[in-house]
Amino acid sequence: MGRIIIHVDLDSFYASLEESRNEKIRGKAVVICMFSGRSEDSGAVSAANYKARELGIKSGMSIVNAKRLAKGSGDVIFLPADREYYRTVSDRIMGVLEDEADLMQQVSVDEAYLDITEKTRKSWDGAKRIAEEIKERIKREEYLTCSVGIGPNKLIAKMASKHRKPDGLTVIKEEDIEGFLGGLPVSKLHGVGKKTTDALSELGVKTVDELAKTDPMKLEEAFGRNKAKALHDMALGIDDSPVEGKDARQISRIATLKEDTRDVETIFEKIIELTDEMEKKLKGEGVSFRTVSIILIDTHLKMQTRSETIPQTENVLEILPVARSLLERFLEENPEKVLRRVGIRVSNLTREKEKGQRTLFEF
DNA sequence: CGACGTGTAAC
DNA sequence: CCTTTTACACGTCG
Repeated sequence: MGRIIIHVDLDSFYASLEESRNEKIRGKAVVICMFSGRSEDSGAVSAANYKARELGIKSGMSIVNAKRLAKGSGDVIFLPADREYYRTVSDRIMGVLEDEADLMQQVSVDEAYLDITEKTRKSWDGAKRIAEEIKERIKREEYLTCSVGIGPNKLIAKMASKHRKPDGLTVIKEEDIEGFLGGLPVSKLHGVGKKTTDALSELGVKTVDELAKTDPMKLEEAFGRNKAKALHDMALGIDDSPVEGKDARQISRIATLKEDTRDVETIFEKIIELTDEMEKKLKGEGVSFRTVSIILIDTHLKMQTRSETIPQTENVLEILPVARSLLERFLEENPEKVLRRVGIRVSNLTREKEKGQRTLFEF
């Protein structure tokens, strides 16, 4: 009991990496794009650096929209996302973080939690020194800045890292929690998005301290037992979840079709491509699977899934026939639907071998 | 309870 | 005219 947890968040990671690898665009507004390829600028913004955010450009918006905002603002650099490269650098940085921690949990390509309770012997000054060292190493080795939060659990560490950025360092000790969370709007809580914010608003709850004081029964009626508990705990800054490596639960690939269609062959071709890609990751992870799903997004952007569970296997060749029959069935059952995007997913995963390790047999 | 499909959320 | 990937909770059905 009584942990010290660090959350590290790489600042506008994709955009910063492009600046770091190309001095020509350094200091300019940079927008990283996911081009869908259906027309010149179709697609969405994947990341924007702070210079670009000043123009109102944010991740998630359409590229067309972002270009409109950029118009007349001089040099704004639009680049396609090079995710393989970002992953490579991320892996190096995660190695550094692993080296600085007792336990490390990577949560995404640009984020990780570190448990440093043991190595600091619960010293908050020691924790701050480690955080500063991490920031220096990432700056020296990769020319990148990050925002760091230190707290007694993952929830507080995460919210602390968000508190000041870019290049921030925020320490929230146990006794600071109430003051830190107090007047924040509930939407700032990790896991509280638009729907939950609106539902809480209906109950007259706008801030975290109001949420903390809300009758648990009232929350249960609105959200069900589990989510109500999670919300109430969060409002009090309570989070006992450990920093731990998590095994993958599912692996998926999705893509936008060149044109809207309901032609089986066209759609299935795309599914073959995606399955091919997924195969690499699947083999890299050394997992077997039991469930195969197809993901279908129609012209109105409504997403549906169809899945089938088969006897456990690591043979990727078993994916396609299942996907094909699911797809054919879906099109028969939905004769009016036209598809815009499709995807493939395997889940119910079981780890077959230690990642990156050879089995005894191979020696 | 296991399988399946949807909704919410975060990056 | 709107990307990608993952996680998890919940409702429903047999």
